[in-house]
Amino acid sequence: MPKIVDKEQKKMEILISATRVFARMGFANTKMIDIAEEAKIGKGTIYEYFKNKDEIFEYAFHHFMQTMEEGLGADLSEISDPVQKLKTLAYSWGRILAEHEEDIVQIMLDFWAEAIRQKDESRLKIIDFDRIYDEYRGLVMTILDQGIRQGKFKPVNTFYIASLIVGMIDGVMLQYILDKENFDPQEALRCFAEELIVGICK
Amino acid sequence: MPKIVDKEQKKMEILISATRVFARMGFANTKMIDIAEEAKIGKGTIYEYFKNKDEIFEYAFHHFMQTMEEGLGADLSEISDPVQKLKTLAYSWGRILAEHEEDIVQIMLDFWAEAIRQKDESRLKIIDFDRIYDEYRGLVMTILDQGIRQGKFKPVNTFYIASLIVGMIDGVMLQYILDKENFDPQEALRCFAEELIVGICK
Amino acid sequence: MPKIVDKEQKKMEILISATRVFARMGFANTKMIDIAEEAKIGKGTIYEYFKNKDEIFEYAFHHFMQTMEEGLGADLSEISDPVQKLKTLAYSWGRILAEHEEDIVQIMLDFWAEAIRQKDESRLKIIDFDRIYDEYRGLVMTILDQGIRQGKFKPVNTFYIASLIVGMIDGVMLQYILDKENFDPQEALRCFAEELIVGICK
Amino acid sequence: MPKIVDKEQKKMEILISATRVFARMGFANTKMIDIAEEAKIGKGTIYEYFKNKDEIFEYAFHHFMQTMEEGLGADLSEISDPVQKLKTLAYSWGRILAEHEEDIVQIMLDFWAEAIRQKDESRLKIIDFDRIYDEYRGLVMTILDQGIRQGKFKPVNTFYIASLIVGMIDGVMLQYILDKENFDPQEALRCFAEELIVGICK
DNA sequence: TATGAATGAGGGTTCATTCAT
DNA sequence: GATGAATGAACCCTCATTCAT
Repeated sequence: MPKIVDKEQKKMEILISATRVFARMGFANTKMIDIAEEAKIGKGTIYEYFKNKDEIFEYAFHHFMQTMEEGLGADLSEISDPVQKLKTLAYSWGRILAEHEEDIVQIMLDFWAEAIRQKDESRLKIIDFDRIYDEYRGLVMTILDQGIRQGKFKPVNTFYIASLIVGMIDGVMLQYILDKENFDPQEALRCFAEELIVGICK
Repeated sequence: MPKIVDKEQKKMEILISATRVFARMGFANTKMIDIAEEAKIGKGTIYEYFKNKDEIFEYAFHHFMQTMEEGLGADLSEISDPVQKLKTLAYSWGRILAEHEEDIVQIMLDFWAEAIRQKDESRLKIIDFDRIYDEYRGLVMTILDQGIRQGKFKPVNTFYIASLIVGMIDGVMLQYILDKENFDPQEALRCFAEELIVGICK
Repeated sequence: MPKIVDKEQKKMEILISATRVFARMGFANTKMIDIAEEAKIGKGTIYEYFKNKDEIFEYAFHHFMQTMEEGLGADLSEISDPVQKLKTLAYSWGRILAEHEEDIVQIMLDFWAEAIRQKDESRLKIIDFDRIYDEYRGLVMTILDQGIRQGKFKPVNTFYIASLIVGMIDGVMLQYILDKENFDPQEALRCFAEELIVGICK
Repeated sequence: MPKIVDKEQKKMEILISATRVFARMGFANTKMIDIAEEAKIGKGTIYEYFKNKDEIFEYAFHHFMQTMEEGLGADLSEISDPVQKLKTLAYSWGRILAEHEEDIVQIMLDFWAEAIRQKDESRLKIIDFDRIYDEYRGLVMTILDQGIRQGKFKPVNTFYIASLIVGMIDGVMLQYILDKENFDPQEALRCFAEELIVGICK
């Protein structure tokens, strides 16, 4: 009988290792041998679990997205007040950022960069950011629309206010990634929830 | 010394060509031959003007930053009212985004991605985003502080509100890059200027 | 000793499977996993019966040759008339070609190709075509010499006429392999027996 | 100004070197570095002239075929008598075999082997032996038909007699390749021309 | 005995860089 | 100065073989 291995678990282990290396070096600069060494396996073993380097990237992206969405969904599902929901969105995102190993967060940029590259190429669209952004903006828009109907928000252009909010969250992530020492994303997002939503003008 | 002028001009031509290609393919996927073809010169000629591929990237980055800063600085220098200044910041950024060939805008992500990569490596820090973000946040903070002193803004945490505003601008850029058809960055930034600054809550 | 019989039988099963795959893909393109799957066993199991891939090839060749020789020998042993013997040689070969699963026939080319490769290398001569051709030509020469002595053939150069006949049979195989739809090797060899041979008879 | 090189000539030089190595080691066993060393160039230089290894093989094949056809065509074009034409075909082939560096001849088997492999695969059919055999058989058939009409040949089945003749030539090549020391292909083909042909003549 | 997970040497290919012209 | 032919280090991926179970 051959060695019995939980292939799914090992695949996930490799994925985690790969994600760490992608985060450290960037996808394009990551060599298969780096991933292998990080996962403490042989170079060839990776190919027992993934078709090629691109597939690892694909899986890494989907795994990352799923983690984010699960985290957000759980936090938001139990709240009904739109204002509170908007605040919670910000707090949750901050919490996820803080909790998750920094590695996973850093990889986000490579996803962005890769998504852009794929826009003009004929390559399979692994990363469909059009859809993802639509989804996220839609989530925020729903909250805003609901709040407007309930008379809790002003009758703003919800699409673009939503895009500003989503953009702000991304922008905060960027600054956190690039300047970890001096930047606390949770505090930034708290400021958004407590100060910006109500307006900074007197 | 007309020779030197010519040299500088040709160097700039190559830089522009390279930037276009970086924007189209991403830095890692750009080959020297691509740049040479875009610039309609021989492959070897590039090395008469740049030490290597990395140096082209470095120059491209600095050129990009300079262009942005010049554009912003000119717009802001003549305004004294803090509220107006903040609005102008948003409008200016939107205008720059709209004016500059999309190519130059797309390259931003590669700068971000590269900046991250350089954080953990011993490579020379070509792209010092710590400083850049500090500068931009500082710019916004100054406006906010001034506004607070003049009683026009609430006494918010200016560092983090500034980071939120800077982040929002970056985030809007991202969405524009990734979904050009359905997303108008100028309209988004107008919403920021007219609706978010005063607060969306009634 | 039933154990040994079982081992031998399984080895033969693997050999047959391997031969089928060699025929389908060519030796160089055949992977051990292909053989394992064809034989419906595990990849590692092959190594319980064969030292390595080369050894499988070696056995496949010898098994193939033995099959051919046995088929020919049986057909020829009972005939005494040289003319009839020559005709039978052709008919038998045609029959063997037709009977044996095409797979086994196709592999012949790989044997040839491999034999050539081994000529200049220091590798062990698994496939000694010098000897094999000598044997086959010898077989035909014996028939021709006998026929000449009996006055049934013209006094031709038996060595080269034999080589022509052996070559013709090989050449017919080639055409059959490469163009199965439009080429009937049995008909071709019948033509040899009935039409071409009469030319060398007095 | 860059180094001026006759690209066509250099491509041919590489082709010749590659052909020599293919002949020595077989296509599958030939490494790009082997070709490079044989041609006394760097490994990467090969890719300036050929897309990949397969393309070298393709060119090698076509070059070989062209050489053969040119040689044959020139010899046959001036002869009108069918019997003489058939004899000349044999003599010419023998001469070409003898003249051409053995390397080029040896590669033939790899072409055959590769042609077979390509039959069942979806790979582009570089080597269309169906057509090639049809052409060669057609050439011989034309001669035979003409001879029959002129009353110089018996009314044989020209398709299969042609295939026997073509096969014989191939078979002679094989024996020559595999047993150069003891086998003279020109003598064998002379025997065909002087002794075997008379059998099909009235 | 049978297995298939693991391995790493090896090969095809790419591409930044050099340098002779 | 300008060029592009030449180069080889480097990288992705394959697959024969091993070995723990």
